[in-house]
Amino acid sequence: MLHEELVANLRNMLVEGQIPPGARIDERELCARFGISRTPLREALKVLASEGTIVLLPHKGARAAKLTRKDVADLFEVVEGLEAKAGELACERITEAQLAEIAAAHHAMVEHHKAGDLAAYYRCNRTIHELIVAAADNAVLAGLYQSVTARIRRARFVAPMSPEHWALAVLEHEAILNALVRRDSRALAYLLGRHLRHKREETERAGFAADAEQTTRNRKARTRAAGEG
Amino acid sequence: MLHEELVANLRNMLVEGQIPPGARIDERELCARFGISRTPLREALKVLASEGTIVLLPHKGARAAKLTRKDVADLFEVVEGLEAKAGELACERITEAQLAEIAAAHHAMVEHHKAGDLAAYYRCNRTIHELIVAAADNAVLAGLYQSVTARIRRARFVAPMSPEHWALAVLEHEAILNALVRRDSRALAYLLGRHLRHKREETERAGFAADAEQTTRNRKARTRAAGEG
DNA sequence: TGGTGGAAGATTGCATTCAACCTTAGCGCA
DNA sequence: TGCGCTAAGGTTGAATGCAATCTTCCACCA
Repeated sequence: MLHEELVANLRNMLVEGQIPPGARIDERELCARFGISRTPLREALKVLASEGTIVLLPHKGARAAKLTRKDVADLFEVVEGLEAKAGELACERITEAQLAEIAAAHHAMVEHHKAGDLAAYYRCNRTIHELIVAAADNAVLAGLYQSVTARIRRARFVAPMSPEHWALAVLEHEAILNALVRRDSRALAYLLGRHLRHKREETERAGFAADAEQTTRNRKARTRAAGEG
Repeated sequence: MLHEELVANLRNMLVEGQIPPGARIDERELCARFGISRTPLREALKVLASEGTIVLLPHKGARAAKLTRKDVADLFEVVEGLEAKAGELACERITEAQLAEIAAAHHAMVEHHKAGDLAAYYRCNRTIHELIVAAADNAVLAGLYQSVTARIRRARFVAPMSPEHWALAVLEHEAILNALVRRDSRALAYLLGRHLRHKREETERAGFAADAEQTTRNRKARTRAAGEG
């Protein structure tokens, strides 16, 4: 009970950037913050390490994983594969109620685009993708999707977008919804893939992922300067 | 150092069936077997639980996950998605050396088929699939593939095959190798998917996965009768 | 005789403790 | 003055101990 919650909390801190990529993870401090001892904390760290969210250097402690460009590229490719399969299965299994829910989220998202509210747009956007995965009715797929997307959530849902790309993304979502309504799994898989590749190009341009060396240097500088997160 | 090894050992025991599905996991016994204390063992169990290999009931201990038909279906679908993406990427990135390696494994596999050596056939078969994934040059994909396929390894590589299906599987592999040589990613993804669906039908027929209730009853009976694994 | 309540035993989850290793500051020497 | 070595401090990894919970068995009662 406490355990899943602890893992979820830590993962959240990492995803939200409260613990920046590459930063050292102080067991003592986290124990104090959560009011627990090192044993359950370390169990949680092991789980996060197995997910790739953090890295464990033997006898040297844990660090928040810093994603290289290659890591980000790999993750995006995996998400592509998972979304393609999810879309395919969703076309076979989606219910009218689920479809209505997705359509509602889509229209809300379009409104947020019109209003220029990027944060709200991203929220709806993420909801749509997650609803499609949920419609696939595959627990394993959903679990992996959560785990993998968490690692690039900041890249996907925090990076700014140019007006042109934002508009394009909305159009793509229009087509995605359309394919889903038609239960056209081939088209849906293709559209989801293209949509994600565009997103990836966008984040590449935004320079979200940095080289390993660079990140390390930045981290050291930041740690000395700020002292805390 | 000890840790990854411990997780790998436990996972192996679970995959190999030394700890049968649904069986209770005795921490004490495992501690004695590995010559370690409960702390590192429990860390390893938490990791395996996060992978879905075992399930942790709070205050009731760990059990080896028992796969329902739905679980197996879900896992096969995910593997399909991962292999499709792996095949696609492999077509873009595979080197001549890697291709030669796969071709060699393929021809060895064909020989094992001719000789009727199912175990050796399965070894080559698995190698080929793993080499394709490796050729995709995507660490995240490879890691997930390992993790997911481990959970259905027994279903995939232990179940018997009828001569007809065995021959069909070989033909499918012939086509897969061909598509890879041609770098035809579309065809490769399709062929890999069909190949896996056939394999899944085979395991379904073999009745590899059981219903949850049934498995529980079997386990209890077995536990009382045998006393040990 | 069947069912319920409770107590003893066993097991889990967590805290604490101990040993091994890494880091780093200070000293000596070239 | 700069480099290397050593020792002290701190941190990690693992073992042990303790409280809380679950299971099981037996006595008691309807």
